[in-house]
Amino acid sequence: MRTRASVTIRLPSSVHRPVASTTTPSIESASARANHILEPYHVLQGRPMPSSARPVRVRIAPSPTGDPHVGTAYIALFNYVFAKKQGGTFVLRIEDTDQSRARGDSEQMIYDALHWTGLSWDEGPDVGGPFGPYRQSERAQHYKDHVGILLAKGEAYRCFCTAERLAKVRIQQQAEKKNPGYDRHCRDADPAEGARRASEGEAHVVRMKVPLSGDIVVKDELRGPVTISSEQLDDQVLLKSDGLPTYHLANVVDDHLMEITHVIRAEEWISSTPKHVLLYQAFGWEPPLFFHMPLLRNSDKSKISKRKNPVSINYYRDIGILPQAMLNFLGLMGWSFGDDKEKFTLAEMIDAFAWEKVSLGGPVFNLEKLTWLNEKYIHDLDYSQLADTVMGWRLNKDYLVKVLPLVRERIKKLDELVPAIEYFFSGDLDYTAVLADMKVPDVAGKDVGKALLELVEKLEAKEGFAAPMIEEVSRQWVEATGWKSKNAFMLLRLAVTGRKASPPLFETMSVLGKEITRRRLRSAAELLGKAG
RNA sequence: GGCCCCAUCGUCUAGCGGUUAGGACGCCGGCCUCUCACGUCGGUAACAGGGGUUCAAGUCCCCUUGGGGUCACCA
Repeated sequence: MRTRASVTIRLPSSVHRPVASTTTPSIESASARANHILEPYHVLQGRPMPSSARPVRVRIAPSPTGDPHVGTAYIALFNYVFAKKQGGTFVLRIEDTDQSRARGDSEQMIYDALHWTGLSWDEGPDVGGPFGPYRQSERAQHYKDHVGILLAKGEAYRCFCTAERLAKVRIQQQAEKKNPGYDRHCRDADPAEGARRASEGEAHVVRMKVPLSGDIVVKDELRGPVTISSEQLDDQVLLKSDGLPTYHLANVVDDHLMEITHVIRAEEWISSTPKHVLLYQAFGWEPPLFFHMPLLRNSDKSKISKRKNPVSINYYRDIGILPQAMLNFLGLMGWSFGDDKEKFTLAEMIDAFAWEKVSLGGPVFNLEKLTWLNEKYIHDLDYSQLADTVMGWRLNKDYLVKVLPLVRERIKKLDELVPAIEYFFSGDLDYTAVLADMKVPDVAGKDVGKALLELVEKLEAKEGFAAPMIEEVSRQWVEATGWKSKNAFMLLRLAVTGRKASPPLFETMSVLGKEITRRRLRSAAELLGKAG
């Protein structure tokens, strides 16, 4: 069982699923042996200690580039549950190596959103731990050192190709209908020469030297072996010209250094896993076990996306989904409890968890079923608990203090308050009464809808959701549309409040929050698009 | 398009060679009831197609079809 098999053992897939169970580490490490390259790269030299002795460590590695994603919570749940089941450790690592896409408010939102779901992590940037730092931007030296190792071993090389040259190559390849990919122009250049140019400060990247031929076999614990020809891979960039690593390098180096034993991530990563396996090979490290969960889907089965589905965890929080319901629902996606049980707690899920119960078809994220589950959880609460829950949500002083400045001048008696602020507590609005007014003179509804969507995109690109920012973006948008601002802002007012009269628009949007506002704008856009 | 993954009701799923193919959401209807909702009872609805293997296939194999993912100095 400890033999370093140099031939891939192909088992019928039916035998793989049992192997993938919440098995003992020794069996798992046996299946890890299947992760290797065939001729001529099958020589598995000097693997470190067998993983049977290694305690289970898993991680979630979100990138702080936007709003906290429901897919992050989904994958976090499975990592968490597996870790708890195994008595292992759950690590949160922030993958912020893309300085151009980084968003300042995003990291904190990830913490907040994950905490809201009820999931917690044992190690992470905010809580520390023995394998820190847990923020990749603070680990640059690790990556540089490891790239140095690869360079020295001849497993990587410096590439001085310009973006322009790369673009030209790409166009050429398209014209010849060849697979796009780096043409390996710098691959066989003299390394010493490369080192010299680099030391003179010449901009360059470091690329992985992918074997020119042979198959790479990746063992996915949920599917069995996946074979990919190395001809499908190009010489992936490992270190960008800004000195920071790409995902591929960073994730391999960090998973190794952080002693991650099981990589549980989304299916979209399957096709780049061969690169990762190659990197483990190049370093002489034992790879972790890979589990690729199916992707959450829109109702049209495409990968879940914000254009077609609310995708921010904060949206679900703001419309009053209970965190227990959210977790329970995510647990129903691609996994089943057994015994027809659909409502279960986190603790019950941990207890019942097994990889065999994962189904591989991509589950459609169905808001109706989530809502049904949520109803069940609400009904479970006694009145005191429900009161607390509702107050913890939006029926509280903090929120009221934000709403009141917008309505105080508009009420004469207290009994007018609740009717006046109803839409500050609603999710979706009913536009039937105002639909006739939701239009811009001489502009087709379809085009009005499109313009609205453009505004949503512009708002999404910004950090935070403060009124001045909204006003600035909205005014620029109005100008771009060429519409009369009177018409444009009435349109927004109707979309956001469902009423022709409301407090100042931008403040209202800000108080409502980004998620509810975005949703209403999108709903209105869709409605107008349909109306033609 | 190349490569890879996937495939049971509209949706989430159970099924791991022999089942009247089960449950749940949604939808429809009955009951409960001052209304509505809840609850409850019932109904609607699926093995993508074609070849094999087998006494026997939703279950195993192959092909087709369909869907998805991926092909960046993004993760």
